[in-house]
Amino acid sequence: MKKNPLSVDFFLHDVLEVAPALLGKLLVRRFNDGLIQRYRITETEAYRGAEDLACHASKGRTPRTEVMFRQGGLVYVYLIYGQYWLLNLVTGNEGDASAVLIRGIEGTSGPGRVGRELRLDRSFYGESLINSERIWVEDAAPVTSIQISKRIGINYAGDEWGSKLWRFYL
DNA sequence: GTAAGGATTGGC
DNA sequence: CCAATCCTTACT
Repeated sequence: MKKNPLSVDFFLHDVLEVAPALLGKLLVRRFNDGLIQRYRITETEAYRGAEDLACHASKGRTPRTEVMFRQGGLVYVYLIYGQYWLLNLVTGNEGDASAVLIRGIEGTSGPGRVGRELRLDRSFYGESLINSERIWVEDAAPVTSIQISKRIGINYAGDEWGSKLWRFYL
């Protein structure tokens, strides 16, 4: 059962606030067999709107990016390199086109492996973290210190956006 | 319809 | 360092 699920309000702030605030929170997954697993979030990255050239939403409102333009609290998943489902949590208000990439959870390292551990697939696209019975986020004790760095793997975005310190980790 | 490239990973 | 692997996007 859900213990202290985050309400939609948590996600309706600027992605630069939400991304570090997610560190230490519990990503919860209820699998088909009923087993519930909780994973402590250890690494996140912020992707902030249509003007952020590293953000997929900078390509416009396409079938792939559509969910990022909606109100926060939804899941944005996409397949990368034809192999890995990456998990993002949509933030902000309608039109903000921002999302947090979950790059790491306790026990695994790397965003591709997060998706594998959670057994994500395209059916999670657009799922509400508020209503879902198979994926949500629960509150947890605040973390004491947060590390910051440049975002990973976005060299194509150029210096202005590639140099933003929008990666947060424990 | 065709082609290029990617918010990665794992193996050499 | 580099291949795997296939969807999304930008073109013709």
